[in-house]
Amino acid sequence: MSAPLPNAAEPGVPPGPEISRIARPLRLSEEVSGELQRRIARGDLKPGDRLPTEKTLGEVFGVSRAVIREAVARLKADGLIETRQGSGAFVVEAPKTINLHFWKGAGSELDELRDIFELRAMVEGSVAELAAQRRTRSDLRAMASHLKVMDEAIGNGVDGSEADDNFHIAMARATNNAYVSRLVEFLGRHFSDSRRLSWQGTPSELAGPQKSQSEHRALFDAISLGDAEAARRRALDHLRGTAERLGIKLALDLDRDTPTPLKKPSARLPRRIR
Amino acid sequence: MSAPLPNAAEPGVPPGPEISRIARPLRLSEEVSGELQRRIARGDLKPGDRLPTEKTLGEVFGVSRAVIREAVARLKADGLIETRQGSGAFVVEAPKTINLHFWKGAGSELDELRDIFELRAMVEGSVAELAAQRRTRSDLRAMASHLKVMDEAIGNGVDGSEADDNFHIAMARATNNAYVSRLVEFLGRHFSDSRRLSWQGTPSELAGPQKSQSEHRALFDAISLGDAEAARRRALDHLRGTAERLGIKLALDLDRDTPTPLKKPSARLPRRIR
DNA sequence: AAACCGAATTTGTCTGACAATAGGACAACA
DNA sequence: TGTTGTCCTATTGTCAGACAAATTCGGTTT
Repeated sequence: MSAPLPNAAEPGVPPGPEISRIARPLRLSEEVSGELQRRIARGDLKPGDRLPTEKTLGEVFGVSRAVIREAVARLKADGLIETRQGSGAFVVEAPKTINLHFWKGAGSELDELRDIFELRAMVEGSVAELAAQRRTRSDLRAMASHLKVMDEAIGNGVDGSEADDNFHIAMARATNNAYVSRLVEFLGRHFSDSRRLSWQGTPSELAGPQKSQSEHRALFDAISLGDAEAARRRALDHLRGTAERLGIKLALDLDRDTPTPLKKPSARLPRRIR
Repeated sequence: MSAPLPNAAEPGVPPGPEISRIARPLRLSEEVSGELQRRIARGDLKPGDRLPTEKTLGEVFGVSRAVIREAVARLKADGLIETRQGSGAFVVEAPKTINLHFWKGAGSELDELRDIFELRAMVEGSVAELAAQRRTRSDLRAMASHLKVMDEAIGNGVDGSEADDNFHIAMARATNNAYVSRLVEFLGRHFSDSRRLSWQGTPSELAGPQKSQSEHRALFDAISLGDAEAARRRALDHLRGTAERLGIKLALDLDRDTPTPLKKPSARLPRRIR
């Protein structure tokens, strides 16, 4: 341990309180916004309720109004409250924003990754389907260029994970749905590490990326042709391959769309409640 | 149109300046944060870059430092930048949060609703599938109770839209995936208005909710039995019905999973690029 | 009862100042 | 030479006080 402390500028760090990695004291505004958020979550402040005035809050917390305003700004950005000049600040009835934090949760990082991959698996097929229906020429151009970068990366044995990510984002953009696009962007970012891993190794070891790339190309062709159904199938193929390469076991049935109709595995035991 | 504005509680709405839906002048800090966000999105400010100092920004935009600080607080909350005391504010390399804002965008409210419904359609089937696999007894209890509330609402001809929403949220929770759960919660909230509409009318006119309710029950049964495939089908049935009742035309092919295998509509014209 | 007026309240913005931190320049020292 | 300690400056964090703009509410007038 003991990498150079990012904090240790002054020599007088007295009896070093066993530096816990990065234990900077929270900003005042962060403490305040955290406290308010907790009170809202706990139901202490219910939707529609008015918050105390900034002046009052300042006195209660023992900080200046500037700190309160910054905390309130944070909660506003999170969509938890809204303010009306001359009237006050109110807990919003139904938040108009969603804020997904990565690794802010309690679970392990691996669990988070699994959850995120699961969410991605949910949308990826439909994204491809919509992309096939709505892609513009410039969308196709973008996807093709990322594809090309990946080709070159494979040839040179360098990292093409970024282009990989970009390819999927470009596909999402082709859906012409801003929410989908933003979501996929977010999801993709958190695979960059895993992706980078699979892109490492000598060119001869790049079997993974090569397989992945052929899946990409099939997917691109389907989208390019505007064949929505094929695009969905190709996307699910790719997803299945990716999960395999990453060693993630998916609960979702990605084979549903392949020609295996009427599977109907009879009645499952209804006892499988964990 | 012209339902009573949710805002019109006060009688003294003066000579109503032809209220343009919601054209309040943006707060200064909102304009500033919007401009900065645009510059980041446009790549004018790249990840890792340092923003101009608050003082400079204040001079450039012609506002006080307080406004700048509020704008920066907003971007911090959105995860786009981070600040270091004594050093400056920096565009973050890979945001660990996503922030989906409803109706903060440019498009019309109807377009936004369509986009959101589309996203919901993407996940709903998979959500049901996962829920069927992972539901606990308490999950089932919750879903059943919301179902019951809706039954009573139909019987009494009152609004059951909230229970409707809660049912879907409870199902999402059963996936045991926090991201999915949060996302569905967000998506569901923005149908409350549309839902409320379909719940209005005399009991005899509640054909919509009644049909919806029977779909709910089928969905619940499948999840309760743990039949993932059936749950998915039921969810898609319900989704199709909802889209119909709402008058939304979906581009996604929700019929894919019903027993109509090998549809393969031959080659589509690849010219359908808008 | 309805419409108008005005004071009080509350958030939005401005100004100026100081504290805390970061980073570089520079001299002192081994 | 290379390292260390110190100072200075730039920048964000916090404080305090003031005014502007919007809302709310009571009272007054019509």
